[in-house]
Amino acid sequence: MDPLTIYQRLSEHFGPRNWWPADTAFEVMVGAILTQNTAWINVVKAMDSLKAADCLSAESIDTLPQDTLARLIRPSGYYNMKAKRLKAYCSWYLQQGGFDSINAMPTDAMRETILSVYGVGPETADDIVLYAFNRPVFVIDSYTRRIFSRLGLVDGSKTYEELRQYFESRLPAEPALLNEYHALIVIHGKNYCRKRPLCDQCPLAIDCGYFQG
DNA sequence: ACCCAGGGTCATA
DNA sequence: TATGACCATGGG
Repeated sequence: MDPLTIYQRLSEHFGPRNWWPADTAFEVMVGAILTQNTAWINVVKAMDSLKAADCLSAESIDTLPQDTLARLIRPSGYYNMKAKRLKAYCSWYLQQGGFDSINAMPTDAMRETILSVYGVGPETADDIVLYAFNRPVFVIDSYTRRIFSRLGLVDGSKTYEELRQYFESRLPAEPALLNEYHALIVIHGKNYCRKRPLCDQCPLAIDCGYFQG
């Protein structure tokens, strides 16, 4: 079974996912950092808090004291660390000249530059490259490792880059498809890999091994 | 009460 | 290169 077939199976089962859940490209970037190892419901609370304080902009976050920012994003967890990361990202973002300047870069250069920002690792960088800049990169997350290693298609212990190459070399470089694919992997993980050792209704008909790690 | 979520950095060997 | 400690709230 190849990655494209699995994509089609998930797509038929779940339908369009309309990712990323955000109103603007900048909100995608903030959300990508806030959701690191964190349930999305808590990220929504932190984002609402930022909006209510009228602080959901690169200029505000860059200007705000770290402690003040930390209090605003408290519900998302790791708030001291994430306040530092958000400020590092927004400082970099403004220094680059904002969305249009970054968007003028080729995808590979864009990815490397974003990856060099403090607090942005490979998954967060690819979330931003794909969902904020609509470039064709495949996002690897823990669900991806678990599902595809359980299917026997990859060694889940391989590096992020090795896994990314595996998928990108087997899928069309279409942002719309890669956008949908990652969203489908996440909804599949949420719906079928939690709470049940055996995923009875799983559209992939596999035991994702959730309780085995 | 326990587990973990749409990860990443840093120190250590 | 590869583990391990650490970060921290909130839902199931």
